[in-house]
Formats: sequence, C-alpha cells, structure tokens
Amino acid sequence: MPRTREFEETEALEKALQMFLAKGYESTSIPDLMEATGVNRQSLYNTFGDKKSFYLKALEAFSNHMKAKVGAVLMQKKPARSVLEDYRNTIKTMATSPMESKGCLLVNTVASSSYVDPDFKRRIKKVFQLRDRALAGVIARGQKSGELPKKHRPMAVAQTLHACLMGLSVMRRSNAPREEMLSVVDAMFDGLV
Amino acid sequence: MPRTREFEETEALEKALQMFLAKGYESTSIPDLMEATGVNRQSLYNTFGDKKSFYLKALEAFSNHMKAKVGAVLMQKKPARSVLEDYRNTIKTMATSPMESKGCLLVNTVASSSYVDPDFKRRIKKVFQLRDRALAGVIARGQKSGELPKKHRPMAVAQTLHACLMGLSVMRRSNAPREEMLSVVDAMFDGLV
DNA sequence: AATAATAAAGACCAATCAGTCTAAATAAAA
DNA sequence: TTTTATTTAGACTGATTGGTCTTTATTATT
Repeated sequence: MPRTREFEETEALEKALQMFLAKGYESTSIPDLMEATGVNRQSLYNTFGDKKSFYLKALEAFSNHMKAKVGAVLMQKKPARSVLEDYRNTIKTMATSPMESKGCLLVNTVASSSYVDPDFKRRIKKVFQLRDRALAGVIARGQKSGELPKKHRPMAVAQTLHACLMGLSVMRRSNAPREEMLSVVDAMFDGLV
Repeated sequence: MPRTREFEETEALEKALQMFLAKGYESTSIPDLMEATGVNRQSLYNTFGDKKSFYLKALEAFSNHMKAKVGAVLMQKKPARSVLEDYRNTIKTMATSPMESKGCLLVNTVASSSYVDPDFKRRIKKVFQLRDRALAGVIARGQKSGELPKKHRPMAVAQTLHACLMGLSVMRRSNAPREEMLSVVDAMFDGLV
C-alpha cells in the first residue's frame, strides 16, 4: 500500500556523515543536511529523528567503518609483530584515504563543544576503549611470546598509540601532504612498537 | 576627559579565551562572552571588534602563552639532549595544567569548521610552523654533535612530535587522568628522541 | 479503481544569532 | 562646574536556527 521511499537510507546517512565531518555537529544546519542528502526536511525527521539522533547515527556509521577495518586486522590469530605490521599499513591507508580527509568524526567531536553531551561522550569513549583493548591484547600477546619488549604495560602502549592516532586525525584535517602523513605514521610505529 | 574603562582589556581577553576554549568559535555567542568577561556588549565591540577579530585576538593570546613557554625552552644554548629533556618536562606541565584542560585552542580550531576561514588557517599554520622549526633546529644540532641518532630527518621528527602533541591536546580534552597523560608523554618522547 | 502510507514542498513557529543604535549614566580633565 | 569621551543597559534589526505542521502528489497494494 505505501508509497516506496525514494531515497536510500544508508546512502543518505553516508552523505550526512560527510557533511558532519566537514562542518561538525553545531555548524551543520538542517538545510545543509537536506542539500547534502537530497532528502526533504520532513523525510529526514521521519527517517533519522531530530538533529542529535541523526548525528548519533552518523557517529555509529563512522564507528562501524572503523571497526570493520581495524577490528579485522587486530583480531587476526597470527604473530603479534605481523598483526602490528598489518595495523601500521591499515593506519597508513586510512590516514591517506579521501574518506578521512576531514579527519575522524570521533576526534572532531571530542575537540568540539558538543562533546559535553553525555550521549556523545559515552558513545565515543566506548568505541575508543574497544580499539585500545584490542590493540593492548595484541601487544600483551607479543610480549608473552617474546616478540615485543616488555618495557611498557600493553595498555600504556595502546593509549599512547591512541593519542598518536588522534593527532594524525587533526594533522590530516589540516591538509598535510600525503608523504608527511606516511612518514609520521612510520615514525610513530617505529618508536612505539 | 574620558570616563575610565571599567575593565581590564587583557583580563577580559583571558576570560574570553577560556570561553572560546570550552565552546569553540561557532558555539560561543556574544552573550556568552559578555557573561564570561563581565563586559557590556557595546564595549566588547568597541574593544575587540567583531566576533571574528575577537577570536583572532584570543588565538593570538593563546599562541603567545605557548611561545613564551615553549620558545624559552627550545632556544636555550645548551646540549640538545638537555634541551629536549626540558622540553619533555614543559610538555608534561602544559599537558596537565588547568589552563589546557579544554585542550589547545589551535588544535580545537583545526578540528572545527571555522578552520576553513583562511585567516584562521594562516595564523595557526604560522604558529605551528615556528614551533616545528625551533624543534627541528634543536634536533639538527643534536644530530651534528652526535647526541642524537641520525635515523630520521630533523624536520620529520619535529612533525611527528607535532602530531603527537596535537593528539595530547585531544586526549586532555577528553578528561584523561593525569597519570595517563604523563605516561603517554614519556612514551612519546622515549620513542622519538 | 479504491485505499493507505509515504514523499515532497513549503508555510510556519519561537528562539537565537551577530551586529547596530540610542539614550542615559559616569567620571576624569579643563 | 562644565565639558567630553566613554561605559552602560537595553531596544532593535534581519537572518538563521531546529523543529512542527499542513497540503498536495505519488505509488504499491488491495
């Protein structure tokens, strides 16, 4: 009976995500989102709820992309050194991909005023925590097997790399040239693991 | 003849800076600034110009604080290793000071949509460039004297540390505990220099 | 062909925005 | 005391905000 939806929900969410990446939560207006998605105002509200829940959905989508790439790498059951080598390459790819030319949505949100919102904060902490734990697991495994030095606690190393990755996000956003991005990733990994 | 100003300009700028740090350029309203500074709307416009030039003045003030602390350390004419040791401690102090509990204004701006403004962009790039050059100078000196390994180009090391520091800013903004901040700073410096 | 659920366009709302202006209060200097 | 530059408080502007509502058009199913 119903008229069929004339837009693809995930496609619209993807467009909105790009807009949120470029302009942030507060500076992205509903008209901005209408233009970016090509979807009517009313339909946006029907489909995604109000602005905040729309943004939360964008955060979720971005996080899922990240998890898909990072999780697959870190969960591999092979020698830790090899996993970390894959991780380095994954970071290189992400750090230079057009998708992230406006940085990481989670990092941008932390650096913005919307981070005071407990819902945003909780969501973001959760995602980062998962990534840190996964990485710390790999490092712990590498330390046990003797592949990696036991100089620092696995979680400390993971937190440091986490900070480095956040810095990379900001660096990318400031239009650092590709070569610079790559050399910085290498220097970080060389220094830490 | 004139009535004397009832507020201290630099003091008001300092209060405004704190507000901009907390809420960012776009989300800080004029009423916000009036409340934070305790200064009337009209007086704000008379003293600091419009919102954008007000923000530029806040950026300038923040940059000056940074230069005062960092510059004094990096310009020292003593062995490079010792300078870098001082720099590490300076970063530790800054990374845990209440003044920076909302992160670095420059980094926050890069991560925000206001960064598209060429005036903001130019100003920020300039400040970071100066810091990078000063650090690269120290590293080059250390490499020449044999204090530091020549594994990476001085500017590459400086850029990497720059990225790390930006990450620290975001980390601080997300309320990371003091101990975590300090251990991350150590891990970064241990890995890089 | 009738039904029913949705899409779309756009009017509409109260609140807020940055910025300007006027008018009254103030106080240092002449 | 008069003058004069400034600070205040607050009214005001036009634009924009997020969000709601109404109306019309559309189309897959019954």
